[in-house]
Amino acid sequence: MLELAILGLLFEQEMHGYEIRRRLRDELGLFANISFGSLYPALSRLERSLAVTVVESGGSVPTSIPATGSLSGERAGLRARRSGAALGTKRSRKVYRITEQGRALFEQLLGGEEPAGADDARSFGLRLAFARHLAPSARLALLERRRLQLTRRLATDRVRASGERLDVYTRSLVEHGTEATEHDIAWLDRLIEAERQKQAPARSDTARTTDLGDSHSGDAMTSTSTTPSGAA
Amino acid sequence: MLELAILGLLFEQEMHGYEIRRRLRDELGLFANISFGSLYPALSRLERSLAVTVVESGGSVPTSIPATGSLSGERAGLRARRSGAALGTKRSRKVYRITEQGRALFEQLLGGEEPAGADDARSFGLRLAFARHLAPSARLALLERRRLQLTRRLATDRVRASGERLDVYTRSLVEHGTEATEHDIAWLDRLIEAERQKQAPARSDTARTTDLGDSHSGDAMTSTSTTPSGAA
DNA sequence: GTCATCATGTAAGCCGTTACATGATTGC
DNA sequence: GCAATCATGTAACGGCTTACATGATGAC
Repeated sequence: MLELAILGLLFEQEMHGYEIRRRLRDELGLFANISFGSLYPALSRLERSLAVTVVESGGSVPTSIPATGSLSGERAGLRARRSGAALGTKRSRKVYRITEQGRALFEQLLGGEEPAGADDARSFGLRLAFARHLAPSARLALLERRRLQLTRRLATDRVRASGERLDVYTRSLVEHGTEATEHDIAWLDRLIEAERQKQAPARSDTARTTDLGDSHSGDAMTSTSTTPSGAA
Repeated sequence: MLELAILGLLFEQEMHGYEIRRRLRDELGLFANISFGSLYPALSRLERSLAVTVVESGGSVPTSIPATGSLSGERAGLRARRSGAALGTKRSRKVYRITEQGRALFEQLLGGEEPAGADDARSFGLRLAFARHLAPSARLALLERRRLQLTRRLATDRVRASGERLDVYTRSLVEHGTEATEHDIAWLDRLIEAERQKQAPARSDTARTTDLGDSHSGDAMTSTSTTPSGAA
């Protein structure tokens, strides 16, 4: 999961660990405050597996990056001001760049099945945040996989709500959870509809153009998903 | 977290590990499919710390428990049918019973602060499911702590939604997450209102009657909560 | 020169998972 | 007898956390 997030950020632009953390917090929202004790080992693993390389370690002026990137907005200005007048001050930082293998891994992770143990909502949210890098058909598959997941949850939740005699609080919890899931499904339906309309005018058969990540598309039934129904 | 759930179930009735798992799955919904590799060690820990004791190990007819409990409904009937005509068949099962210390621990866990690393939604859901065992004031504190948590999240989410230039999918994700949080807050407000109305006619000062779990009530501001904004 | 922030890393621990091992009971 | 289910447990691992250690840079 973390590795997917890291690769997703590096997919667009090279950066160092400390900034990856900041972007994860400020932009993605998921991984609210990923700890360094988790981030740096993850980067080391990715480096060892040749998914990323270190392009700049000790100092030297950044080759073509203006301040710290294009996505930071005002924050980039802040940093530029902080580092005085010059644009590339020598630092003890390791700037990472994604490799070809890294891109392949990214698209494989993004399009593949959700790893069993993970928090479903988080996992899906992360994937959706990078869904623009997916082929249209894989994107649709992602949305529909999630939809199926939620409808299954709805079914079991309704059984729970009707069958057992629950106290006020548990009942309220289950009912609110059910509503939230229904709301989620409605949202997904809107996204799915939008996707279909985007694809419809383009061509008639299933899109299989440039991108990867289109493995697994019919096996959405086989997922063993350990779906918790955490509400609120 | 798991220990809280276990103690919560044992609080009401003694049972063995395998059934704890079933109840966790079928009734609570949280901990959808807790694994035995997690459950049994947890029971061992609780036993070592004297929070629970084993009351029945090898066989013998259960002292006063009809089939498997009062909360199981039709499932109890199923089990009774399965075990033939007799009511207490000898099995290799360990029936656990909560101790005085266990009850104290339960109420302490239930009323205390959320442990930092945990999934907030899950943690809150679990606590709410056992909220009937809390003193009214502690219950209110739980709800308001959660509310504060969510309003903080709303604030950061709104900043994210307005500031950065996000792609369609991420934007939709953030917006939907914001809506979901607002929905959650509205729900909490209803619960809080209901609590207030239940307490108002009863007495005027802060209820401090029989139950425990009313420590921590003013320090809701100090929580460092690592709140993720997982949507959908 | 000292403090805040930036920046990287290691170690220990918590909480959960899957996979494996074992055995009792019951239905057929 | 054999398979399914009930029932308990261990081992290895995954992914994340906090706490700790270290050092460079820039603001004041």
